[in-house]
Amino acid sequence: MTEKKLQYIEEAGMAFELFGMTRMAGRILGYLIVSDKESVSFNEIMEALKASKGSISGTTKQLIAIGFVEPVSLPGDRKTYYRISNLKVGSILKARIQLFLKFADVLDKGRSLKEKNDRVSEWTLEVSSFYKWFGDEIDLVLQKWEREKENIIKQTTKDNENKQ
Amino acid sequence: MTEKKLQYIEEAGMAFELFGMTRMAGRILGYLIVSDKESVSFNEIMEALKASKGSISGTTKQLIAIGFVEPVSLPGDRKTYYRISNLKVGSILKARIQLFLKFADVLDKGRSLKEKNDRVSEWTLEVSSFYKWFGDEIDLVLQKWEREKENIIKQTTKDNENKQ
DNA sequence: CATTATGTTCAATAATTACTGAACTAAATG
DNA sequence: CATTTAGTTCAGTAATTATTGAACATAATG
Repeated sequence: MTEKKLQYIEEAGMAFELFGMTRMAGRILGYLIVSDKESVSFNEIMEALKASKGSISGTTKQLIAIGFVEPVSLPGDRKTYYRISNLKVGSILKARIQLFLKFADVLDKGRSLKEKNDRVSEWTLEVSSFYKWFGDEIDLVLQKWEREKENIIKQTTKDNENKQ
Repeated sequence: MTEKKLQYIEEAGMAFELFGMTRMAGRILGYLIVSDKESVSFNEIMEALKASKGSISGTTKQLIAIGFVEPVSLPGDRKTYYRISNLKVGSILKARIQLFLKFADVLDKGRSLKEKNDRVSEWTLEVSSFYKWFGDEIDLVLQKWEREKENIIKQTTKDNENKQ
């Protein structure tokens, strides 16, 4: 593990905190991303991150639950290995959109409790309608992505090459 | 303030915590939503929520900073009043998308630190390309919303009426 | 079946974050 | 210019959340 990678792992920890994940979860993801192994063992993670067994155990379980990481079992080896899972782009996004639908519900409930129909009612109605509509619209966007992604990724790769 | 509204305010507090906001911020928003006044004073908020001056002061400032609330000044009155601002639906969404772009950057940086070009590199490339693409695509979605919202909101209103 | 390896669980502690309350500033009022 | 009103600031505390570490469970190995 190079110094740069260790530093990256900490950065990833901080960045994932912005997503409401724990720092440790971000560190593990960061480690799995920069590791050049197919999959890594519980112990490798522990040692690389200098964290406790309990912490690694709990956090890998969380990451598996939300689908970012998957456990890998190898024949003739009793250890469990872990790797980044091929989570579909859409599913990360859609999980977040659930929050917006919850937000819309809160706005609707608030509106229903008002005696008056006022500026705020109109606002909550518009915002809530939008997020509900958006929840469906996103499927169209994801379909478009599926159709176009090949070209877009090719272009991104080229852009990256030019940057260097 | 009815019992139902007070209960709603607490619910709103919990719900907004899911968005990474504080419970108090959610409570204030909840209160502003169900209040049938045009705008409410610092003191009314304090009393309604039974919270300290310090807490209301700090939290209203936060809510103003992120654009959910706006202060209102009335002639011949030295108090500041507060109300829900007419925040555009798109701007709430776009603020969230900034987080995804940050996420994409972390994935890109991770990929650049790898020695190998492997399954994980491909995944980080795809996910990161998607979020960057999505950041632009969202503008098209918002344009579509602007064109269609009038009809959609009308429909939502009808749906709500039928529910009752 | 004793020993070792691989994790899990959970109580205790550390770290972080939210909230209070009291002292303070600034502006308006008499 | 003393007093009142409105709100800010910030140190201390409360509450929450993350992490450790040790005891435990389970399964494989000799």
